[in-house]
Amino acid sequence: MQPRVKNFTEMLRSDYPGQFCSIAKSLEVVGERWSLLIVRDVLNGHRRFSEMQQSLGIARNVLSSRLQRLVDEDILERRAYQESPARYEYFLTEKGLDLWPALIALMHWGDRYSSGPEGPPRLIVHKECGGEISDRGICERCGEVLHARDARQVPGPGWEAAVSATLPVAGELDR
Amino acid sequence: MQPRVKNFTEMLRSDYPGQFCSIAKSLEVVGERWSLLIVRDVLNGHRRFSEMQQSLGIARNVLSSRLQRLVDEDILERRAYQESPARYEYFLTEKGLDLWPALIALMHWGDRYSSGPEGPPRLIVHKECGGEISDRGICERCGEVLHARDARQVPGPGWEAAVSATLPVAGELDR
DNA sequence: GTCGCTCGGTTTCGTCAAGCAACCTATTGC
DNA sequence: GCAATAGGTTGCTTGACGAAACCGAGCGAC
Repeated sequence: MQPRVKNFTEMLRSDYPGQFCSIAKSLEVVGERWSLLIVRDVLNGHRRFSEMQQSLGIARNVLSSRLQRLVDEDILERRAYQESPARYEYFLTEKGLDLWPALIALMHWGDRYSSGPEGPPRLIVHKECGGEISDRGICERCGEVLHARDARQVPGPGWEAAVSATLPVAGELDR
Repeated sequence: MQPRVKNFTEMLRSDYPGQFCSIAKSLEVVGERWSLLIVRDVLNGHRRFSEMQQSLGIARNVLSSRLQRLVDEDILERRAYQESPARYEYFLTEKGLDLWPALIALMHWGDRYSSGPEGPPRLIVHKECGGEISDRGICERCGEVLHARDARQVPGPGWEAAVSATLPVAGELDR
């Protein structure tokens, strides 16, 4: 008597059945392991499969399936930058860029509670005026409410405490 | 020839080894499935094990281990509200309350991209002036930058489209 | 007093997805 | 011909998730 459940198709997936809350809806899409880090990586200018794989240390099959999912959900867009052999780059859509405030909030939370005595490893600054950005994505110098394209990442005071790895210094967002 | 990895203690867990980014740090703590929804539930006034279990539809063992983890991480605090038999309630610590901006950002993202034609199922309003709250956690009426305690949840226009379940109408945050 | 119920879990067991490694295809460089 | 690179896919192992059963202290009804 094994069949305890009838429809496996809708069980045990990444969804949160019965939740009619937009947080749950969001997490169904970007709440899987690695998903938000992939979005962050693309924001930081990592656009290619192997770049992300190296930067994240994620298994290739998992990266592949996450990218597929993010493209299906219209968070990333896959574009060929050459043919034969086909090679691709991934870009954030508007929907993907709109995740920026959530990422900023999570980053500040991590900065506050998990970064070492040296301070945060990375800072986000306003491209225009160079001011630092608050947990709400607001420029602390000029007060503007910013969006993904208005910001740029720079190494923070805690940067030296890590590194050795492969990450570029300051990823610009081109799209 | 099984031992492909040496130290399982630090492999395959909920961490993201090699990432020196505060987003990764945050996700190590609250990125597990259900964790953020539990925090949201406590924010909404669900404080007891069985309340959360019913509201979330989560397996009891998983809820148990998540609560344990969140208490260990100092995001929740467990307090006995009676002895023999010991019964507990969970409250958010300051660290837990500080997750509010991230939750608000995720909620707005879900509202924008996943809610039905009726509109979002829930709204967050400023307790003092009743104004709606933006994706940055700023009151759209009075312009104040808010924190968890300043806000209150009310049913939104898309509320009717769901329900039937057990959730209370508007959870106040007491702590 | 014992039957059943509630609360807050823990235990058991089965399934599924994450992780690793090997393989594949097509092209370029030497 | 041989190796390297890019972007995956396939196969296998292991650990996390989910459902249901169990537990144990108290309480109310009979």
